[in-house]
Amino acid sequence: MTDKPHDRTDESLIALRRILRATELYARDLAQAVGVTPAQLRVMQIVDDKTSATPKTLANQMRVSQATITTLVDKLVARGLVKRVSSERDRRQINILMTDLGHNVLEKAPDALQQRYVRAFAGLADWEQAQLVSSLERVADMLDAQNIDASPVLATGELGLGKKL
Amino acid sequence: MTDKPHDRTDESLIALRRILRATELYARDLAQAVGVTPAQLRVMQIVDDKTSATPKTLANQMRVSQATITTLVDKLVARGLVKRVSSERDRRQINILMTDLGHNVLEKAPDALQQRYVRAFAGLADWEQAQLVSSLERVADMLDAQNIDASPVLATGELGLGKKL
DNA sequence: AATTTTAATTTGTAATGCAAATTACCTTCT
DNA sequence: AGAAGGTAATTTGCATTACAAATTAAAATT
Repeated sequence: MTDKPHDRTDESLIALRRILRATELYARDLAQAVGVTPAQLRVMQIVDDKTSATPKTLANQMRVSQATITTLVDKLVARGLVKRVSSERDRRQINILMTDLGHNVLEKAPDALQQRYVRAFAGLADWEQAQLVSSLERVADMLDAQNIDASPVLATGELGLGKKL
Repeated sequence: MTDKPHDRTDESLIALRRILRATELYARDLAQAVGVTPAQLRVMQIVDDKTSATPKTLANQMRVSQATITTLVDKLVARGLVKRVSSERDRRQINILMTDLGHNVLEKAPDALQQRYVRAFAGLADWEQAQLVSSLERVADMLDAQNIDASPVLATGELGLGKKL
């Protein structure tokens, strides 16, 4: 690799930055559409995806402290979107579940991020899709290779993937 | 996951999430290594990159409000890392400049993300690099085409990559 | 000169996050 | 069994990041 001022490394970093920023903006729009904050939405998405989750689990998946989860869940509970249910097997644990209201609210969320992305993605030729996936995965591997501590799930919240495509 | 064949859209979204998460974590580590917060580091990087920047410019580039920039700059000024200099041409404007101390501190920053990424990138074959760049740019186009100009002030800024490109 | 616009700041508020202490409940070890 | 230690969640106190709205000061426009 030469050290030319504008080599491919730079280009790829620029593209990455654009992707990240756009993704952040979408996440924010999406959360706003649902009427919660982005972090709260992540909690809801994970809980919904697994039908139940403990604060501990959420903290691990979102990579924040349990204390942070407590406050996020507090907000959601106060708004009736999720509920806390003590575990029977281990009374130290609390299961967080969606309420009906929470479900409705989440259902109505238009999945803005995915909609837009998915639509564009679907418009690509098969080989382009394949190439894209492989490139993205390669980048992801490159970036988080050293960092994975048992990365249980995706931090920003695995937005109901595999649902309505 | 379920009955649905793990379709490529899902895979690509998952990879995007991994990239986003890894990048966030790196930005955090990097900022900590420098001894400032991530947002403060972003300000320093932009200022350093352009040798000078106004709060307005910074707000636009980081996509946060000017008020937010004010507080970030306040912190940096308080620590002697940057300084404010009134513009001669337009006295409403304030130019933010690096101090010598700020420069030193930033120089020592190992820009961990870039280092790691660049190293991996450099190890790829030429055709792989080309493919990667083209795929990333395609994704970036897909994601930010509709968004960027439409919403000038929406949300939290990008992540703190941002050395000289 | 008067009005409007622009740049930055101030003020007040909210969300997100952590560390440390606390409470309540398992586990383990003797 | 009972003491000691560990784990899950919460509470408390604090920092950071962020915005909206009001404010100050300095152009730019009319």
